[in-house]
Amino acid sequence: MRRDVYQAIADPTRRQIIGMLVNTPLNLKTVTENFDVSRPTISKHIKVLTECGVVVIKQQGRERFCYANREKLNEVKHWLEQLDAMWDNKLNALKNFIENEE
Amino acid sequence: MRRDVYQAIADPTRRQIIGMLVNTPLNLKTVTENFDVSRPTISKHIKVLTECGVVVIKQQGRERFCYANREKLNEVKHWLEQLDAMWDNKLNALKNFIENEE
DNA sequence: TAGTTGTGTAGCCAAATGGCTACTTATATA
DNA sequence: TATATAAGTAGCCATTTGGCTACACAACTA
Repeated sequence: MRRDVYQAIADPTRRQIIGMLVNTPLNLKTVTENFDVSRPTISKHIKVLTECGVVVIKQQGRERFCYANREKLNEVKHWLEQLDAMWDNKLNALKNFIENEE
Repeated sequence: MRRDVYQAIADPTRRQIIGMLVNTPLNLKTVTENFDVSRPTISKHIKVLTECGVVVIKQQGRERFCYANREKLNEVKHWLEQLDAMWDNKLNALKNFIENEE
């Protein structure tokens, strides 16, 4: 199955998890307490997030603390920036064309 | 079913379609020619993209031209920017804390 | 008018997704 | 040491997804 950042952030629960982890690292228990779904389900979501590197886990005793990984989300940011650049290029070309017409 | 920008860009084919349409509007036929999948499948992808507003369609005779909608993608951008802001706040708080310790 | 072309849609399929319960295991704690 | 807690995992389920073929139809074109 596909395991990339885009697919990871496609699910609203996972986006919320990421948002929580940006503020502070949390163990699975605490993450689960913030949602209405079962712990195994959150566990699965975390797995998706770790498998694509958006979340990193640090074991501490029996607890596993989840950290959000800023770098991985930049992949999405870069894609959006590339699109923006293409858009701007197109607009500039149009602008130049119009200016040369004058 | 969920129909939002995040879900729309989760599929690599759809991301490619968006990339193509940023350069120039295309009809379904032409979009299809750039991929190895059948036309109905591309048709479905376009449907997903239009249903969440990432792509807009203009009928011209029997052809339907697809335009990428920059605005809709900004939703993703804004989410990423919010995360970045949270991250930066956290780092600044840490920096201030350390400086006050000196 | 007849054929060609661009597109929608129905109906099918296999695989992925998101959810659950039940069970296991390892680590803390009383 | 016995109990409580944090977490993984197996196995099940319904729904969604991404793909296909086959058919229908409106709009160009010869």
